[in-house]
Amino acid sequence: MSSGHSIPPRRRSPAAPPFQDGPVRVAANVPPLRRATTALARRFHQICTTIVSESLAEADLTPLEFGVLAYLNPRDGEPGIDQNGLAVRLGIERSHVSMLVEALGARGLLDRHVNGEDRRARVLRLTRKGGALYNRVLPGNVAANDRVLAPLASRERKLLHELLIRVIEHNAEYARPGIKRRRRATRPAAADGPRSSLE
Amino acid sequence: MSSGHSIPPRRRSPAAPPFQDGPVRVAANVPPLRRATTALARRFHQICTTIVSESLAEADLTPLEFGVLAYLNPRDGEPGIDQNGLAVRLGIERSHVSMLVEALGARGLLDRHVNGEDRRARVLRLTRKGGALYNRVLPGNVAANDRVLAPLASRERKLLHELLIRVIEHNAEYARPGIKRRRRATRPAAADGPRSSLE
DNA sequence: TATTGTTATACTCTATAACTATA
DNA sequence: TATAGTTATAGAGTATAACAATA
Repeated sequence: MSSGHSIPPRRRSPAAPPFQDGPVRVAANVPPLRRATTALARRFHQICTTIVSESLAEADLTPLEFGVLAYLNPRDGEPGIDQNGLAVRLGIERSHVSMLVEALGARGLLDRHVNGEDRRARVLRLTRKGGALYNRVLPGNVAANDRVLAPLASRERKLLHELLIRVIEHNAEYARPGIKRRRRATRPAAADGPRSSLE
Repeated sequence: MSSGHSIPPRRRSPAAPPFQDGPVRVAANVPPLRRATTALARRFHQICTTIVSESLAEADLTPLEFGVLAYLNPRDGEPGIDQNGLAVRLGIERSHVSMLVEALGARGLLDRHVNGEDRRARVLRLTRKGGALYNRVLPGNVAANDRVLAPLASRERKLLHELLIRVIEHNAEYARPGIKRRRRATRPAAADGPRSSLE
C-alpha cells in the first residue's frame, strides 16, 4: 500500500564501519563480517564443507561419511570401535551413526559384526573396498583442507589448529549432541506481534 | 549369520595414538579428535551453536535470526540494507533470507519497505520491538560467545579471531552459497557393493 | 534397570529451480 | 535480459522418542 517513500535512501556503503568491536576489515569487495565468534565459526565451517565436499564428490561421500572412514581406517584410525564409540568421536547421535553406517554398509564400504564380548555392540571395520576408497580419496581431502588454510603461513596454520583444539577439548561437554535445543514455540504465525507493513 | 567370532577384542583405548599428524591430546576422558581442519571446524561450530542457542532460547531466536537483528541494529549495524545485501553478509541464499525475514516480520521484529529508488528491492529495518529485543538479548549473547573462548587467554582469543577472519576473507568465494554441492548419485540402496555381513 | 543399536519422525540450515515484478 | 524477491521442494545434518535385544 505505502509507496515506500518514508524510507531513507539505501545505505549499501555506510559511512561508519559496522561492528566496531573487532579488528578492521581488509579485502575490498568483501562485505562487513560480523566479529561474533559464532558468526566466524559458521563462515569458517561453511568454507570447509564447501571445499571439502568438492574433493569428496567424485567418491560420492559427504564430509561426515568421510569422517567415518577416517576413524575406521587401519593406518591412523581405530578399526574395531563400536557405533557408540564412533558417535562420541564424531560428536553425533547414536541414531545418526546408525543411519550413516547403514548407508556405508549398503555400499560395501564397511562391515558390522556383533561383538562376541557384548552382543549388544556392533564392531565396525572397513572392508577392503572401503579401505581402498579411503586411500584413494585421502590425498585430495588433505589438499582440500590445506587449501582452506592457504592464506595462512605454516606457523599460523599450526597455531589455528592448536587454538581450535583447545577450545574444543575444553568445551567437550558442548561438543556433543544430546544438549536439548531450544524448543521452538510452535508459533501460529504472527502470534506475537503486529504484521510488518509491506506495501 | 556369523557369531562375530572372527573379530578381535574391542580396542577402545588403542595403543598407538590415532591421527599422528596433529599435536598430542590433552584432556583425559576426551576421545581422539581428528586433526583435519574440517573436522575441527565442525566441532567448533557445534560448540558455538549449542552455547549460543541456549542464550537465545528465551527470545525464541536461532543464531541466524539473531544475526539478522545484529546486521540491522541501528547502533552497530546497517539498517536499510535490502535482502540481497543481507544475504551476502550472512553468507546465505536470497531464498533463505526471504524465509528468515518473513518469519521475523511476522513476529513484528522488522519491517520491509519497498525501496523508492528501485521498486524491486525490499529495504529492511528493525521495528522498535525488534530493536528492543536485540538490546535485551545482546548481553547474554556476548557472554555466550565469550564462554566459548573461555579456555583461551585474551591475547589468544584475539589471535583466533584474526586468523579466522583472514581465512574467511581470503576464501570469500567459498564463504557463500551458490556453489553447487555434490549431486548425490541417487543410489538405489546397495547398488554399488555387496551387502555387509551382519549376523 | 541400564545400555547398544534401530526405526520413525521432525526440525534447522541451506540449496536449486521456477516463478513474478521490476529495471 | 538481468535483477530482487517469493515459493516450492529437497537434501544434509542432526535431534527426540519409542522400541528391541542384551547386559
